Amino acid sequence: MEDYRTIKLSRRERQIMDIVYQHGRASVADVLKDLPDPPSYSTVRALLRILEEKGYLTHKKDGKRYIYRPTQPRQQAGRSALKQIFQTFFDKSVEKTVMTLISDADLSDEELDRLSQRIEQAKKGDTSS
Amino acid sequence: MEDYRTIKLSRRERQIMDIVYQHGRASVADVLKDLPDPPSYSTVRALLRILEEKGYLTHKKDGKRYIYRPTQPRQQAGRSALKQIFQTFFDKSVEKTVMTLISDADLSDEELDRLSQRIEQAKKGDTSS
DNA sequence: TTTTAAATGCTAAAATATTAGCATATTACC
DNA sequence: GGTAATATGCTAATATTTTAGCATTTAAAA
Repeated sequence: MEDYRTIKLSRRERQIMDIVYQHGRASVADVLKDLPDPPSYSTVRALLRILEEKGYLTHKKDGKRYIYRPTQPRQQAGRSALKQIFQTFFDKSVEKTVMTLISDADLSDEELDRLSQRIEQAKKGDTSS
Repeated sequence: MEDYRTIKLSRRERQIMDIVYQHGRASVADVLKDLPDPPSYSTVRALLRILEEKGYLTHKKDGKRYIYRPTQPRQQAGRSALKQIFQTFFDKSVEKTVMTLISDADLSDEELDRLSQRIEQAKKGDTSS
């Protein structure tokens, strides 16, 4: 599936999808609470319904209210989104992307160590896991 | 500056900004060529003009045509965009984000080595550069 | 210099997105 | 069961986005 963040969706739809992904699953109220320049409850419901019609979300009932979840798994959606960013801003360079991420995150030495170890383990010949 | 990809901009505007960032600078024709479901030349010009009015782009003349460039530096825009992705899909975990990036990129052992080394160098105590 | 090709300036129509309101249903509480 | 609170279903108005056309300018070519 292609990256919903860059193609198909309108501004509000995209904002809502991001919120649902961030939460994992979300009620109308959850979405409304996190939306910038929040519109009415009605509006949010309309958008959630549209996103469901378009196939990006599903809902189930929880008591009397709907809980929405993305149809595409988070990991998969994240992968597409990340790929898009890395192509657009980082010349498809993993190194540039990773270094930017690290420079913002202010990781501890321990975390950095752990990360570099995991990268070492990703090497093709590595069978130590 | 906040991330243009999630907030302010409409679908087409965002698509265009991405294209301009990918190219560094771009003419109307460049943008048109890369737009999905390409509209007319006229349409692209209108959108570029709007983006300039909103302050996201500037242009200069090159011969008789305009060349557009982002006002916000690429590095900075990329940083915001990346941060957004990493918050939305990866629980603000640098490790998760990096591992996803790596698993898609199919790097050589040499590239992985180099990457882990650069991460080591990012450690606080490191003065070896 | 004249002509031609290819660009921009400006405007407005058409399509889509965004919004909220009123009616109805469902659950919780007394 | 009756009532209140809180959901959803559906519809339509409004705002914004997206689109392209025609007039004009600019640079290149003949």
